[in-house]
Amino acid sequence: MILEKKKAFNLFATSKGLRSTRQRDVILDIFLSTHQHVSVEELYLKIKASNPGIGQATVYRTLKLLVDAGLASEILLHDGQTRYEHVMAGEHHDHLVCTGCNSIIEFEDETIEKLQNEIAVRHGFLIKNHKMEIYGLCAGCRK
Amino acid sequence: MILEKKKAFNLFATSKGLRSTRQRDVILDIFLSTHQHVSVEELYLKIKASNPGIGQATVYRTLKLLVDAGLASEILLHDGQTRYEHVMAGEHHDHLVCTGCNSIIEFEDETIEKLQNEIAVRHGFLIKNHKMEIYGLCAGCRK
DNA sequence: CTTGCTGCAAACAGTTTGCAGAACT
DNA sequence: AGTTCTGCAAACTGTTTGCAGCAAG
Repeated sequence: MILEKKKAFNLFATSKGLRSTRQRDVILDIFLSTHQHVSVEELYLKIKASNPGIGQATVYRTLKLLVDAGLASEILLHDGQTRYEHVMAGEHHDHLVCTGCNSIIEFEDETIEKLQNEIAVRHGFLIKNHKMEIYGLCAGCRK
Repeated sequence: MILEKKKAFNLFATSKGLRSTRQRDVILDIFLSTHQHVSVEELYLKIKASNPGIGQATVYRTLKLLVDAGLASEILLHDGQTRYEHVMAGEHHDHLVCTGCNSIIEFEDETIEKLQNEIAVRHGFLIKNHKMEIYGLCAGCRK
């Protein structure tokens, strides 16, 4: 599955006339190895640990490429940092965000997806994607 | 209804020992007179037009107060600016965001709310609030 | 009078950009 | 060789903060 994504990226790169560079390989690799919802900062530190020479700018630039390639997408939580999550083909995961410990629980609910589609149809709207975040306290933080 | 909100803010202010100032009145007034989803910039310009002396910092600070008072809430779209929307008591409105023309359609769906609660319960999660945004093309932009 | 609030400008944090050199094709 | 990509640092943008003066209680 990681391999598939690398292939997907190479296809995308070739189709766009982009070059394949060591940096992009490394960044994609490490991005794919992270948990969901990495911030650029987190990712950059992780990358620097094993590959010192790589600059933040390249990380930013490459993440945008990954978004264009459909392998990542931005999520904006309320902590002032842009985070990137993995895009699984055809899968929507939504988030329970704990404001106590900042942990993120993912969930999926088919019925909600269906309702979203109905709403979209009712408004003549063509859905591309969606974000749903529920804020509150997780079991651990409710005490 | 605007009056109710002003009262609500005064109550909040008193209960917190905050002072009532001309600036806060003006900012609340103008915020209440705007459409949903104002960015700070937009609001600030509108305020400056009728009340030159007021500084951005005060607008920022006051908006945070409005959030604390439960009269406004932040929304993060993908345009790099924090926007504030009106909070109607007990009402959750979610958004269909058109990536073509940037218009925002609001909707409410009780069944989705219910499902969210079920999901929260299933994870031992205590909901404080939630945000749902569906991105895509509105009827006009689909052509 | 006391304390909180304001405006200003400077400080900040995250992100973007210009450019000279390095590296892919 | 010709271009694209990279790293660096400087530039930007949106937001926050320190502080001296102002104003509400």
